[in-house]
Amino acid sequence: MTQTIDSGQGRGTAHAAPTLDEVAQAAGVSRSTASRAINGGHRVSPEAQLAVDDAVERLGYVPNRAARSLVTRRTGSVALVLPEPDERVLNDPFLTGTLRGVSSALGTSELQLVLIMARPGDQDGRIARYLGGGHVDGAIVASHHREDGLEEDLARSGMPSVFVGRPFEPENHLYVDVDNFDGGRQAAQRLIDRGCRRITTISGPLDMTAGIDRLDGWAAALRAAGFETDGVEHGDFTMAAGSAAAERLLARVPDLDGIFAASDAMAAGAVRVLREHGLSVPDDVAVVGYDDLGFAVASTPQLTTVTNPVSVLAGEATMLLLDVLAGAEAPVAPTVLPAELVVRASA
Amino acid sequence: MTQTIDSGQGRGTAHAAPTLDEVAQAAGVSRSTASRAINGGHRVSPEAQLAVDDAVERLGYVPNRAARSLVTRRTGSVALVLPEPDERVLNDPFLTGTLRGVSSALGTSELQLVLIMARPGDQDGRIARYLGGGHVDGAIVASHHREDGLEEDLARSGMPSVFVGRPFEPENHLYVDVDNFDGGRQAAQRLIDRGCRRITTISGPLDMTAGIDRLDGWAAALRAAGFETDGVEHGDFTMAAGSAAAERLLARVPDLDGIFAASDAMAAGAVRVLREHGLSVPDDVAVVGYDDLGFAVASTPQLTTVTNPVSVLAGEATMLLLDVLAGAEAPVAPTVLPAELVVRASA
DNA sequence: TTGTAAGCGTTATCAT
DNA sequence: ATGATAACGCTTACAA
Repeated sequence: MTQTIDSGQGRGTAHAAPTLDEVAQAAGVSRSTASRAINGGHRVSPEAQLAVDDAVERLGYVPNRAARSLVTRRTGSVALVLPEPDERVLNDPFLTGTLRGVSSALGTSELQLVLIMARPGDQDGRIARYLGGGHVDGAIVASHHREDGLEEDLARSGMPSVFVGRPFEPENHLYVDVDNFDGGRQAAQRLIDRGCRRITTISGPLDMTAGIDRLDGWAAALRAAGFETDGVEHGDFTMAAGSAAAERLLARVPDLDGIFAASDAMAAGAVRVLREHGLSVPDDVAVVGYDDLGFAVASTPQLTTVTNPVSVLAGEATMLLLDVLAGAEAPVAPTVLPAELVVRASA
Repeated sequence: MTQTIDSGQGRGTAHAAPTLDEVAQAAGVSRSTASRAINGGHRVSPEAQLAVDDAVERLGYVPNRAARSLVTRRTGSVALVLPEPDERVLNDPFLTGTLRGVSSALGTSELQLVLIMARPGDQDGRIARYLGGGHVDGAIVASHHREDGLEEDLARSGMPSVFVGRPFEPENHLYVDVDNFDGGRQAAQRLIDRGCRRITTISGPLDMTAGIDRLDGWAAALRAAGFETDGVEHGDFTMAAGSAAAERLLARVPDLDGIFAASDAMAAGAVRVLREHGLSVPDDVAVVGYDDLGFAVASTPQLTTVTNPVSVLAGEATMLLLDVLAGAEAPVAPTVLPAELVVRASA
């Protein structure tokens, strides 16, 4: 016996948790009455209620979730699903913003948050299987990619769920989103208004609706102004991708004077490359980013960008899920927050 | 009926989940045999095993977790507890690093991660009550502060748990840590070796052992070299706090030529103030930070700092918890990772 | 308003 | 190796 610390694994001093029966006995009522008193207290006399409350307090009773769940068929928890395996798309501020949004929207609801992230050596369908297993009452999906299969899995399982960001089959799912199309449009318009004549873009991944929408918005603004829309290179939202895309852009479109990058990280990467080429920002080339999650003000020059209110979005999604779980009818139209351009130094 | 989208809330098309009884029937065996076959398959004939496996596959059977949990007294999930309510201490890279560490260490273990963050309008003891309620098999605690009461709660509940970072009563708890004392010592030594003669520090919160240890290490190095250790101001790890502390330091110790800040964010805040005072870094004042979680390389000049391997630490903590849950004996001594100074431009 | 009793879907015990 | 059978702790008709 070399064990030096009792971290509880022996459940040594922990008393057996009191059961509802014991509470009922201590309160001098039947188990059913105790149960009713504990769950909202409908059809229970004031004196019985009091006796039960008292017994609960004295015994330190906490309902056994498994037992309750077994009969109610409710688990008391919701999942936050993050299917993105690596750190490319799912960066720090995005993750924390989402987490804080969900967590604070959960508020006092007693619901617990179980986090389902894709894991390194993930066998295919682990997430689907978990979701299908009835371990949670509902799910919030963020950072969704077309090929992660979540839309199909969720639709099939019939589990209540809300997407943060429009899914690819919007008719089949509840979701909240921000107007990424208009965000891309505003970004491009800013460059146009600034006097740029050869405007390019570094788009996000096209297996995410946000990436597609921002690109489409950019293209729409350019077309409306009579500009070419062929200056497009793709990236995965990271700074490295932004640098690489900027190099390709410079090679293909030497006379470019404006870049809309679909993330601030990519914008920062592009700025670095522009400088290495002796180009000044914003004088030679104006740059607009996207997100405003911390990166935009940290870089030099500070980035003109479009806000991406991930935390608010995650909070809205959570509240919607809560409504649905509470039996509310699904809304007729999804919530779509407006895009907001914030002008700083880079454009 | 204005409902337009079936997000599953009616559980419309979802078939009732098949039970163990149905699987047994389909396989032509008893429920007990089916159960054994499913759980590892000891004392089960090859043909029975095959028949059960087949039935499981055909019916798409997934064990009901609540029922299983009720009898095994295991929930199949562990909690990650983050008692820090606001964004001061628990910054983005810290949170994501911890999350990734835990998540990847959970690996293929089938254990689910339930995230317990302090919430805005938290009634006191919500976390303790949850932990005491037997909703999880074990807990990992990160970002622990002295007054959050977690040490007492966890000790009382007897729930297996591991702290990321040494708790205040180390004898009572399992934990993993990095050598913050030596980290502070190395930081100070770097300043001494560089030729600084009046070395100060911006310490972290003293209600966290990490803050205390870094300060103590700094002081020890200074004393060993025969320097004064009175140049101390406190901060809460944020950039704003670093700036404020630097101002106070400058006022109190006008001839300072070295600053050790207990976080990179505070170091960056200090650098900004130093520059505003016309002081150059590192020529007039050398600065060493702490963390190296992204901030250090992003600032100008890049920060000499001490690595804080939060992700590794969280992973180690998780593996230790897994061991304990699997019945392993607690280790005799805690894991303490070595501190590592990384030299860049600021000192 | 209260109590009795019947499950909820598993695992564990114990004969066989 | 297998199969009855008894828990596990709770909610919920239904009866009183």
